[in-house]
Amino acid sequence: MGVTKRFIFTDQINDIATFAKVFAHPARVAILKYISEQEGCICNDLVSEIGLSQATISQHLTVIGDAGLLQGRFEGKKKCYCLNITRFEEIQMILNSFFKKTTNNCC
Amino acid sequence: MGVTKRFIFTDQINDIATFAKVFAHPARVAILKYISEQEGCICNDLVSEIGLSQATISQHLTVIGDAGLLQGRFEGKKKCYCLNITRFEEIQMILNSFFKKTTNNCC
DNA sequence: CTTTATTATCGTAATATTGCAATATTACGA
DNA sequence: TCGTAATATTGCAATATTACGATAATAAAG
Repeated sequence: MGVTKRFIFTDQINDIATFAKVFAHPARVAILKYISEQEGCICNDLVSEIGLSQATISQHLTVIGDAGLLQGRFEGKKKCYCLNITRFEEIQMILNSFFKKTTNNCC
Repeated sequence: MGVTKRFIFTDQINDIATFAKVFAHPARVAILKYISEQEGCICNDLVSEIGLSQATISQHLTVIGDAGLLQGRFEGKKKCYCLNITRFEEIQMILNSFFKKTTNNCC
């Protein structure tokens, strides 16, 4: 086994799980936090800042990017990564609407 | 490898990742949603409702419970699970405060 | 006491994730 | 062109997660 049976669940539920997975690793949370805190843009700084290998950081950036949360563009050799704030707020809204609908009805 | 290097990150960041991991599987999202929607309490209903084996559902319940999100008590043979709404709102606040602090500063 | 219903736990197989070294790839500067 | 810097990709090795059958534990019913 080991395969998540996504086909069992509704799109809405699967989406929430997919978005949550982006935040489910501390490196990715740290990356998002760092990107958001910097005045200018970042790139390889994340490697020295966070302390994981360049390959690993790049991999995490891909995961975050696949969720639509990043905008990256090359400026010469360096790539400037920054937050896609529209997408970020969209995801935040979806998660929050789930939170709001979830209440305590028993016990 | 395969081990998340938690010791690299701050407690705050690790906490966010840990909480997010609870929501990072559709079965757990579905369980929380279902528990919240039911008038009374549930138990083995989740198995027939969601369509995963009893062992699997029980495992997911443990994960959700370990995050402090469930209150469960036996009523005879049946165990009534329900949401620990205080804890739920606490986690919601922690996640939201991260979201709020995250903004777009470049590009 | 025996059976049945309900939930938890154990063991295991399959798959996913994490992390890194090595290796591309791409762009700039000398 | 050549070397260097920055990032991406590939190919593992180690560990984690997911799922389920089998089994244990517990309590009610008969």
